[in-house]
Order: sequence, then structure tokens, then C-alpha cells
Amino acid sequence: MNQTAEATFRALADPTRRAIVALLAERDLTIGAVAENFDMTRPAVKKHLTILEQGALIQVEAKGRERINRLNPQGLQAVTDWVAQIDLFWSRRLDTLKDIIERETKND
Amino acid sequence: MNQTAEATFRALADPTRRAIVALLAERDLTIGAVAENFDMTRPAVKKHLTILEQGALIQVEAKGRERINRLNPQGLQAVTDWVAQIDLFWSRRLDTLKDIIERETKND
DNA sequence: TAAATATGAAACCAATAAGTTTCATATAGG
DNA sequence: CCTATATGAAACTTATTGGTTTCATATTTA
Repeated sequence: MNQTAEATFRALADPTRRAIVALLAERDLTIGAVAENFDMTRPAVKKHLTILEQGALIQVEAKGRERINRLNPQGLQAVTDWVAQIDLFWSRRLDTLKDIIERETKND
Repeated sequence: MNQTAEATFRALADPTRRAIVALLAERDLTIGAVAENFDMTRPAVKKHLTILEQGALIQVEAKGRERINRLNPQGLQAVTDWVAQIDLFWSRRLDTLKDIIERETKND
């Protein structure tokens, strides 16, 4: 597991941050616009956005005095990749079990 | 997002717990056997296992005085489902952008 | 049945996380 | 230029988390 995946899973642990990801999947938003969707202060939302950026889940583009927050699919890919790796181990194991059963059946 | 997914993301936030999931993808293990793989006390590992169970990432089977910990693919599925939903929003958005560009091109 | 083994659970501690308030800075607009 | 707007960042508070030690309980097994 690389450093980015570490930060990515940490970022997704919080429900507010997952909600922000869902918001940004639909449209790019400034920090203030994101904050309007939550019952907390703007600085709190800004902290969440920083953690999402560290987890490569969003990218931030400076545009004048605004900061445009945009979803970065690479972060989600890191999650998908990790799950796929676990699934691979798991399926190999099921295959082994199937082999064992088939071998035993053949010996009947 | 349902309650299980909430607990699942929380469970995966910790690197030790992700390592436990990777271990259990290869073979079922007792609590003690899991603990042998980490530089921490057995009670600490047991706490991690409890959190993984709450997140539906593992299932625990009592067998005499032992507790067999087994991977539960349903927990991973919850993660995959969430990512797929975000990807869906994102791809819809790209489609919309593509439509806009095509429409503009047609007007040239 | 007594000793060893595997686990459960409570009490406690230090670090981190999530939120707040407050103030500073940079850009837009009239 | 002056004011409003959008954000940055520090300091602080409280709750949660991840870990420990300690002791109790339930099964095996000699």
C-alpha cells in the first residue's frame, strides 16, 4: 500500500468528506459553495477539503480569490485497486478449495 | 449511505485493520494467530477485529475456546458499491460535457 | 481435577480528529 | 481607493481512537 492510498482511506473515513466527494462528482464547487451544504463553519469544511486533497480525491484550482474544488478520479481508483487485490487473494483461495474438493471427489 | 457502509469505511481507515483484511483474505485465523503478525498486544488486535466485524468485513465463528476470524466479502462489496455510485455521477457529468461540446461543434 | 491456553472485558492514557472562534490576507467591484 | 467577498491559518476545546495493563472466564489436556 503506497502513501497515497493510506491518505485516501483516511480521507474517506469521515461521512462529511464522503458527502463532499458525492457533491463534487456532480459539479465543481468553491469552498464556500461546498460549505453551504453542511451545518458547520467554513473553516471546518476547508479542513475536510484539505484532507480530501491529501488523499488525491480532489484537485484544487486557484481562480482569482476563489478555489475551485474538483473531483479527482485517481483517488477513487486507489480504493478500487485495493479492493480488487483483496478480492484476488480471496478468489485464489476459493479456487484452491474447489481444487481440493474436485480432487477428493475424483478419489471416491 | 446505510449504517453498514458507515462502519465499513471507518473500519478500513486504519492501516492495521486493512492489513488484517489482507491476511484473512488468504486464510482464516484465530485472534491469537492474527495478533502474531503485529507488533502490538492481543487485546489491541482483538479491538481491531471487533471494529472489522462491525463493518461487516469479517465474520467470527466460535469454535471451542477459539474464535475463527473469516473474511466477509460483503463488506468489500459495500465499498465497491459506493465507489461505483460516485463514478456513475462523474461519468454522467462527462457525458453531459461531451453532449455540450458536440452540440457546439454542430453549430459551427 | 489442575494447569495451560484462548479469549473477554474493564480501566486507563496519550495522540489525533473534528469542530469552533478569531484575525489576517488577497481579490473584485463600485 | 474603499468596501465587500473569498479564503488562509492559528489557537483552542472536546470527543474519539488506538494502545496498554490487569484480571476474569471458558476450554483443553495431562
